[in-house]
Order: sequence, then C-alpha cells, then structure tokens
Amino acid sequence: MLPVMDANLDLHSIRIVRAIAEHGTISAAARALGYSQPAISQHLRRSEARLGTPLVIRSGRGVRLSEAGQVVARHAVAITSALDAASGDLAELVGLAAGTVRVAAFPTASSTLVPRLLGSMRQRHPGITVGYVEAEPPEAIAMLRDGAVDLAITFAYPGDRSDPHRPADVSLESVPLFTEPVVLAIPDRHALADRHQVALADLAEERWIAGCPLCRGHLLAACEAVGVTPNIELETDNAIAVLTLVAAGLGVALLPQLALATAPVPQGATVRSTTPSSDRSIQLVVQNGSRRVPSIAATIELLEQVDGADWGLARVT
Amino acid sequence: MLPVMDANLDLHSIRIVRAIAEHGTISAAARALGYSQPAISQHLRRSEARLGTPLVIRSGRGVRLSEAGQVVARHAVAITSALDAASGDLAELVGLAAGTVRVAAFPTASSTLVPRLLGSMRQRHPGITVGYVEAEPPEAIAMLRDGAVDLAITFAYPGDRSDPHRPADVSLESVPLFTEPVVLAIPDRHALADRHQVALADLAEERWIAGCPLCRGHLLAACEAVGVTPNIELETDNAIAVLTLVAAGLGVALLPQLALATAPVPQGATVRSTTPSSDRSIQLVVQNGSRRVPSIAATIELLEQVDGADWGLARVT
DNA sequence: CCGGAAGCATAATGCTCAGTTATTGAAAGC
DNA sequence: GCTTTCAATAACTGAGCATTATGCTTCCGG
Repeated sequence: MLPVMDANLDLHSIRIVRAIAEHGTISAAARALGYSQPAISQHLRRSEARLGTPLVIRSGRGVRLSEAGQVVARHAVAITSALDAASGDLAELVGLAAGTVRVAAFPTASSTLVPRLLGSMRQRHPGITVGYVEAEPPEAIAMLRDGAVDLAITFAYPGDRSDPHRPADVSLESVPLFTEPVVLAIPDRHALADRHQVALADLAEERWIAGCPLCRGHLLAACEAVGVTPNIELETDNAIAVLTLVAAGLGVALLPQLALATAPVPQGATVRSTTPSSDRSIQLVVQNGSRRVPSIAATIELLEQVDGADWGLARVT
Repeated sequence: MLPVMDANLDLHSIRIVRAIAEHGTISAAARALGYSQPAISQHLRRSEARLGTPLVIRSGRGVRLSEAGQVVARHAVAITSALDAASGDLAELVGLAAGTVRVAAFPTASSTLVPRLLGSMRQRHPGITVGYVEAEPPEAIAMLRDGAVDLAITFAYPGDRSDPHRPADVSLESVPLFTEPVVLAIPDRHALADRHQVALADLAEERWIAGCPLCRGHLLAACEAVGVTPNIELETDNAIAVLTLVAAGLGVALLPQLALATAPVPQGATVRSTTPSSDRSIQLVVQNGSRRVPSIAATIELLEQVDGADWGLARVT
C-alpha cells in the first residue's frame, strides 16, 4: 500500500469528474467548464497523482470513468447541490432578497424617521427584516459596539462631548443626515411670545422644563453661552407633556423641531426660534466596514434619502 | 446593487468559516487548520471581496461571524460531510478496502489459475469483489479493450500472429506469467508410446484430435515446421473428452500440460513430450495504466505470485 | 486502404494566487 | 499603566494552473 491518501478532493476535481461523466469526453467537459482541453487533462493528471488512483480510463479516442471516478461522480451531485444551496442563500443575502438589519434610534425618531425607514425598506427590499429598538444615543452607541444592533440613529448638539460623531471612536463610522433647529416652546400669552425670535438671555428668570440628560445638557450649555443659568423646575422626556405644561403657563422649554412633527402644539403654547439659534444634528452610526454588508448598505442608502424637510427641517448639504 | 455575484464559494473559505465558527478567533482557526494567521486573514479578505459581503465582523480583539458567515457555517457541515463521505469511499478504494476487478481467462484457467486467484484475493483483500468470465484469448482481449473486463489471462503460442503480447497493441500491457509445455497424448498401446520423446514427424499418418482454432492453429504450425500435414478427424475443446478419445485409441492430440492438471489421464492413454518441443506462454493482459488502479494492481501482484510449478509447470524467469 | 477529423497527452511558458515571515496597531486583562 | 493576544498589513516566494503549440492515436468515410 504505497500511496498515502492525504491530500483530499478539491472542488475543481469534483466538477471536472462530474463534467466528464456528463459529457463523455475531456474536451467536451473542458468546453462545458470554460477551460482549454489541456487544462482539464493536466488537472486530472495531478488529481490522480494526489489520490493515488486514476479517475478516468483512457479508452480509445475518449475516456470513461474508472471505478474511483464513478465514486466521485456519484458524490459530486450531493456535494455540488449542497454547495449550490449555500451559494443560493448567500446570493439572496447579497442580492438583498434576504437579510436582517437591526436598528436603534432615539425616541423622537421612533415616530418620525423610523416608521418611514421601515416602510421604505418593506417596499424596496421586502426580503430584508428590519429590527428596531428605541434607545437614547449613548445606549444606542453601546449596543452598536456590542453588536446588538447594526445601525444606530443618534443626535448630537454642537460641542457635545459625548457626540458619537467624534473622531476618537475609530471603530465606528457616522454619517450626518440632517440638522434640525432647536426651538423655544413658550406660552402664547407670555410677554415675549409676540417676538419672532426670542433671546435666551431674556429668559434668565423663567422656569424651565427639561428632559433627558442630553437635552438638559444642551440647555445648560446654551444658557451658559449667554451668561445665564436656567432654573429647571420640571423634568420630563415626553414632548407632548412638555408642550402641555408650556400651554398651561408652567414654564418654557427648548425642543428639537422634530419632536413637534408628531406632537401638535396645543392651544396656549407657541413656538419661537431663539437667539442665538441652535441646531442639533441627526446622524446614523454604523460599525466601520458595515457598509459592505449589502443589507446595511441598503438601509443606509434609504436613510440618506430621508429628507429632513419632510418634517419642516433643513437638509444638511 | 453593484456586486456581481459570480465567483462562488470555494472549499477553503467554507472550511475557514467553519473553523472560525468553532474556535471563535482567526488565530485559533488558523492553528486548527494548520496555517499561519495572516493566511486565514488574507483569504477571508479575498473571499469577502469576491462574495461582495463580509463573512466575519471584526469585533474588538476577536471576530464573530456576520450573517453571511453564519449562512456559510450552517451549510458548511452538510458540505464537508458530503465531501468526507466521498473521500471516505475513495480512501476505501485506494486502500483496497473496496473495489471491483473483472477478470477474463481461458477455459483451462477456470479450474486452475482462477480459483487460486479468487481464493488469494478473498483472503488478502476481502473488500475487493472479483468478477470472472471465461473467454478464449481473442474474446478476452476484445472484452479488455471494450472495458468489459479489467484483466485478461491469456495464452499464446510462439509465433502466434494473434498473440496479444505483440507490441503492436500499444494500449494494452501484458505480463508473462509462466510457460507450460505442450505435450502429446497418445494411446499407451501405440507403437511410439514407449519412447520418452516422440517426434512430430513420425506422427504424419496419425488421426488427430484438435480443439479450438487457436490450438488447432498451433498444431498446424508445429507440423508444418517439420514438413507434415496433420489429419484432423475429431474436434473438441474438452480436454477430458480428448483424453478419453485418445484412451479409446481413436487418435492422438497435443494438449497443454495445464489441461492435465484437472483432467486425469485415463487408462489407455499416456503423455509424452514431443520433438521439437513446444511451449505455450500464459500471460496476463491489462489496459495500459491499469496498474495504477489499486485493486487491479493488487490482483496483478497476486497473479505474479502464482507459480506454474503448482501444476507441474516451469516458471518463467 | 488511406486521408481527415476528433480527442488526449506533452512541452514550454507566463502569471496569478496563496502561502510564508516580520511588523504594526488595537483591545482586553492584570 | 503594562503585558498579552489578536487581527491587519507589507513584502517576498513558490507552486499551481492556465495558456498556446504540437504530436500521437483512433475512428470514420471516400
């Protein structure tokens, strides 16, 4: 027993044997596989040397499969079909006929950006499953890093130190989508309510309503910039609640305009821009290289098409 | 949708993905597969470029499978097991644990060489199936060329024009096994029966018993060589019948000694060598390159060990 | 019986690909 | 903070695989 059977079958040999079994000759197999005839001839030779047994028997002008060749040909169907199944599934994924994208976004987006995104995805890529979880930017970023989600939609205020857009985080990549103004919600019977723009500095004595730490942080920073310290008496994340409180004359608040898209300004409250004006930026964040995943790329593509103007916002150019 | 999914999965990628799925890191997978770490890293990179989608997601210090990688890993088991099955069957064949050899041999061999061969094969290579069909040399050669059999055991007389041993037939390869003398069967009360050797020339007037065309051809050639023409009155292939006829005093015959190994010389007949003496050679014939088929090689090996002396014959050296 | 066509093998050549070692840069644990 | 581990990159090397060109055998038809 001289030959040590170590080097195993390779796909190419299997395909070649299969083709020979089907076409009867090496030349025909070569044509069918898109190779020149010597290529197949040589490869067979090498394979046979590796295996220690002939795969084909030269028979006159043509060849026929040896017993070993017949064994390979018999298995070839199973192997190639298993492989084709894998290729098919993979092609579905690549061709966006299948796949999963998990998205995290901040609460306000849940009723604005996200429904629109999910609708577009359903329409354009019905095979792709989109998962969604609501999370404030810091948690969304954490989930992204953990791999719990594939894509995060976050916001950030200028100068925000926890801005996920910051370059320090090399493993993440962020794309700005648009910016939206931060506006002042004020009771309409307030003395300053008839102005077009209200200066923050004039609001030093007001009672403030503020929500999440991030938003409150922005309020503090904006006020500090004009040398005042806001008096925060009421705390809630809920935009509707904030507006209702404002309408009741219980205070003023800064709200991102996006929040107004689904929370109608109630009787007794009105909205004004501020001086200095401030914007917050909406962005999507993915892991570095995720754009190469087709389903994620498709999601990003659709997100980039989402226009902030749909909610009366300015698109970032 | 830019990426054209054409270049398909290769075995290596599948193995790599499988190994990564099992071991968790690229380095561990590389160790398990016996490669260096950059080899796997690079191969993954190439595969991903080919497929148009990442297979793994770099996650901190390690990696984890992407969705596409999970798809591949899921199929990997089926594919590799199908491949292992094929390899296993092939290994059996190569390792002589399986296989089929079809043998053709002339009638006299059926009761001498062939039973011994079959017994040896059964003993030494129980997994190999040996098929047998009886055929005179010309038909045996034809079957060999047609692929109906893998190995032919034939005989030939010196100078025989249909000798399959002749070099003209380049697609066949023959191995001489041994030679056996052709002897004269003569009634023991015949006038020449008391001689040790009988000259063919002295038998010009005898009635001859002859069998198959090949044997008869030899008889004619041998007689012609000494200037006589045999008078063939009785024809039969059957050695026992020939001997019985000789014992009955109905004629003389030339018989290969192998025929006597299983046909006892009856009362009334005896056996003498002739002048000039003649031998016939026993040989095995296979298709060129068949020796590379393990099961055929094993058969040849055993056949070469068969000693003509087992039947009182001289071994060819 | 004898060209011609078809098929396989061989030779010579070129190039791509896949492996190696060496090195760097991050990330995780003590 | 330092060390260890892992992955990526760079540069090099060699083997494998393809190509074209050519010769030999076999089969078929005039």
